Amino acid sequence: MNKLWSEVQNEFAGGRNMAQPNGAGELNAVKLETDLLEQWKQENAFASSVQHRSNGAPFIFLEGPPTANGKPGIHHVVARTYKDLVCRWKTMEGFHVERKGGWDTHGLPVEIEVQKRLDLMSNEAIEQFGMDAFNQACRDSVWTYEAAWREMTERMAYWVDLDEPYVTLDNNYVESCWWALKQMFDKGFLYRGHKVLPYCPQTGTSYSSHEVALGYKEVEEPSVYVKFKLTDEDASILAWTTTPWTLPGNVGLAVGPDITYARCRIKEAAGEGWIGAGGANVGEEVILAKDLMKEVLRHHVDIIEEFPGSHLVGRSYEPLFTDAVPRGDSSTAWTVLAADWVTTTDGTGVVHTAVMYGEDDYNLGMEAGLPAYHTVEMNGQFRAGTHPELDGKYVKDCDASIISLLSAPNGSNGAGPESGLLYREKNYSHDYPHCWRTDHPLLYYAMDSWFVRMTAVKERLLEFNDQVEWAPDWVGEGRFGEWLRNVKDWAISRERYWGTPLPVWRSANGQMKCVGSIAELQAEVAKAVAAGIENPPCPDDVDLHRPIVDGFTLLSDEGEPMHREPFVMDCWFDSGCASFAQWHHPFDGGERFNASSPVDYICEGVDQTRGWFYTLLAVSTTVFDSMAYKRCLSLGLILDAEGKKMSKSRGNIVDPWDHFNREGADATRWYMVTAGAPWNPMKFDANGVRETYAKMFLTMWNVYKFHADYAALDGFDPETTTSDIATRPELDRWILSRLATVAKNYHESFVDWQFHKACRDLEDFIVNDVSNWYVRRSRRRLWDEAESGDKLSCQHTLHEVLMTVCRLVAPVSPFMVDVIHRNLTGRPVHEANWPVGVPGTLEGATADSWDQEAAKATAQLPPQDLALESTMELVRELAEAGRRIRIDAGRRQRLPCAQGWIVAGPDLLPFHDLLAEELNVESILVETDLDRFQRIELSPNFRALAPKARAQVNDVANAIKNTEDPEGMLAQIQAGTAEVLGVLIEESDVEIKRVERSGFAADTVEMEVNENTIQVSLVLDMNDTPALLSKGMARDITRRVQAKRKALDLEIEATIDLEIWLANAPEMMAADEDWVAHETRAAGCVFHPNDATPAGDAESFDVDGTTVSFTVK
RNA sequence: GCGCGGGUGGCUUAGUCGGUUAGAGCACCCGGCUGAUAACCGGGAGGUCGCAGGUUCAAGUCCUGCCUCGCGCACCA
Repeated sequence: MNKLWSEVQNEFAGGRNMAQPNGAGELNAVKLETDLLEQWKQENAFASSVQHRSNGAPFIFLEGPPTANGKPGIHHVVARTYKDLVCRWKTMEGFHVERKGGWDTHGLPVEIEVQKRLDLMSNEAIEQFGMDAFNQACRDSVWTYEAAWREMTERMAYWVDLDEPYVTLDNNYVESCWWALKQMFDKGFLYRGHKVLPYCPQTGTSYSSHEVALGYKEVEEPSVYVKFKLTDEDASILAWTTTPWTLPGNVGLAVGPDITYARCRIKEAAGEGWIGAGGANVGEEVILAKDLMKEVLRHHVDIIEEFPGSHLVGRSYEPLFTDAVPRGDSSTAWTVLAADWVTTTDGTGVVHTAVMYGEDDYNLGMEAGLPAYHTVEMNGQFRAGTHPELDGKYVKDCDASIISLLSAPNGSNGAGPESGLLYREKNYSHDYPHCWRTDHPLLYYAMDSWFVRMTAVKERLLEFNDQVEWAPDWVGEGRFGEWLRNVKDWAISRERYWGTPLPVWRSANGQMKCVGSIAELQAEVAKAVAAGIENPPCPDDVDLHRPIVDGFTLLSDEGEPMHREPFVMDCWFDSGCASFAQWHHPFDGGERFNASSPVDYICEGVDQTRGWFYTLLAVSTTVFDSMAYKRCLSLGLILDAEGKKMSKSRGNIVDPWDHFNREGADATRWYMVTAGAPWNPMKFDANGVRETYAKMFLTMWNVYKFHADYAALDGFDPETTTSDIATRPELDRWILSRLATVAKNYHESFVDWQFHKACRDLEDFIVNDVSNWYVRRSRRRLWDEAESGDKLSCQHTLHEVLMTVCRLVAPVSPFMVDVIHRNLTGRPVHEANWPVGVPGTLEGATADSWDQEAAKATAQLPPQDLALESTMELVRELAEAGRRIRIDAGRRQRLPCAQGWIVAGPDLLPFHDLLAEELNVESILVETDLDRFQRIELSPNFRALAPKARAQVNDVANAIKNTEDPEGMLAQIQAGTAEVLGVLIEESDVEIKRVERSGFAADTVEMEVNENTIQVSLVLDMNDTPALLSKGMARDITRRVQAKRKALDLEIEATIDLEIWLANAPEMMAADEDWVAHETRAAGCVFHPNDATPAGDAESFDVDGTTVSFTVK
């Protein structure tokens, strides 16, 4: 070697030709990454990479805004990896990919957080504290973890602009939301309604269906069968409910008019098996659906009468709680009503109806003219006057009281039958919606609310959804499509404080005005002031939040004062506006949004299907009548190593820094991408990250180090030297062909969203093909100190392979490959061109300037030679076969064989030297007389045989397989005279396999060549000669001495003095002794003959009965 | 309850049109190789392919039912 190792190390700092690689040091992945981050920061690498493509066609990415009031976890890293990798990939392809960051800052999660901190657990408490101060606290709280998010984002190398992000609380952002709402208002999509909605008394607000979907939990609760006593007859109608708290509100019973009901008389007292409260006396009569008698009744009864439900309609019954609901002017209260939605799947076939606490109940009540009266207050407590034992109590705590009231001897109304009004209680388990923030059960509750008429645009939603490229496709067709087909009007108002205020003002007589901008607000305020209505000032920068906006009183066209509807918006509405509100559209002039709509790519967790994926589409459909995004990657859930969902409450959230600080972000990202398809749930296994680091990144680094160290030693410069690929050795042409094949497949997998497959294959290529074969086989080529064409070939090849690999890896794991790429080429990898693609075929490539850009961005891959690839595969299999043969024969690896025979197969002449070395044989011979080492086996081809042999196929197959004389049978087959069990066997019915004859040290490998399977055998000569024994001994001695050198931590160049004693050894040839000296860099090397006594400090080892002792000095 | 996606050695996973020996990696054991790395190579042990039926000459693969996990929908009295 022409330079000492230490000299190379010292060269790192010195200036030199940009393209001439430096040597590589030991790998410290974490330091490599953090140093590079610093360098990126200084170079402004992200902005530069975007700017670099400013002439390219735009590829529009939209960031789904996270909330920064929670700590980021590993699942956020996953989503950000997939966002980042697509953006980086598209950038390398030549697209101009801007990435604006965003923050979601409004809404319930923020409020709850602040409420907990300030101990303001009710709306009253908040108002007492002051809405102003409360909202300020929210505004501050939003940024609690912003630094943590920023650090995580930077450390994982998610390139997104966090310096000018969109923020949903910004006035500009809110103003755009107002504008959007006004578009809906003007189109008649926005309306005020009174509906039964899932309502949380703790947070004091109702929820939209997508929020409710977040909180279903299975609960077991008491359900009750209640007797409703008819007024004109001594009989009761049985009804069932799972929500006893709604019973005081009962004002009607619904029956199916066509359902058959039965009137039954209790025949005898209930048996011992009766559990729980309630009951009935002998002789008492109850009415219920005939089909449900078995399920419901626990007494023996006589059926007295059967009739359809219509016969019951109009009958009146006694209220359960006499004073709970005032009758008002209702004539239908406490009567039986007909409803076609009543079923007999459970319950009694009679539905207890409490107008205000069920959607069907409410609609029926409105239709039938039942009194619409709340027995429950907004805080979830029974209203005063409901019942002395219930008034002022939280309804969910009253199940037991209500049950005992009903089952009391006189019933809850004090007038019931002796046995009470309760027939039976039964625990019932079902999924029930709970508040996604506080975990309390939601109450279905009739209230005023604002809605977006999504049902009016259902068809458009479905049409737009059809045009979205979903990954995986079944999310779009299935889950999301199903959601859209069942679309409900979007309840967008919240009885809350911290959010985008609903910009609608309303007068006492119901006239309404929707304000769509600050300017409009100012104009309206001015108008009101002019009419004498007092108003606070409304400057250009008026804060578009509560309570400021609540302060404005506007003027209706009729001259009445209008007050703002006291709601804020569902915070999902905010993020649904992101595609335009991020640009302050349309107040910015509209260009930015028009140029970036619809969005090319979004990516979030699958849990956003009902969330962001939906609200984006909902808003763009109602506001623009257009689709929102063209491609949507929906990511699977992240589970912990046990397969449990990661959640704060479970405490099983993985901290990304555990891995950033150990294996680095490269390995973390690569692991996440290779762990499975992006849309499948991922079990995050810390061990897997480590494995990825050890396999993928250490290997890649060592390949690079191998190249860079010698390139630096030799002053290799890829730009000033050339090496025609056509003239390079097979090994080089092989790895380059593999590179081309792998790169093309990689790209195709990317296009198909199969990132996991792409990366698994690439990793396999780097580890197996590049490191374990190409580099291993090339090591000696670079040891050669003299300049040579062969060495140059190898260096160019390594250079090309590494450069392309860097570019392929870069979008997924951007650190190490940037360091490598820079050292190899002087250029950052993130401004390099994607190595795969065809000019002009990239989507968006319409403008001329773009075509040129695309063409430039399309690098050339080396030529593919598939025949060479398959030949090399065979060579590698033969090398492995050789090792197997030796182990079977008990011949140690370092003892050479005189010769090896290759039997059959393609010409491997160019690889004979390589094989001789791998197999440790003196020479490789090609055996053309196949029968010398091989015999034939026949195996049945079921596909061909089955149609002919039918049921006998197994017998025929066995006969073929087990024939005593396969050669003879083959001859018959070929002659057309082979018949087994009456079936004529043709050549296509069998597969002819050649395997090694027994009695040889041999093995046979199989492989596919041009759709045919061929068998190639390898035979090794196991005979020993004195020359072979001597050579083998020299090899073993050398290996031991080298190990000793390594143990002594000697410099590679250092020379040693070597003494060797042999006992019971073969005679050593002088040439072999010289070889030992040369290989071990022994200046002095003494071989003591057999039986000399070794020095006292000599180490010894045994090999095949020989004892070798040696000293290294 | 309905729908979607899973269930393959201890763990992670591949498995094409159904074709007879279910393939890798990690971990484990034995051996080899190495101035090549946490590497590499060979071998071994480890599998009722969730269960039960069915179709078929042949089922991990197709059909039916069930169990189980995850997700979603509907949950309403």
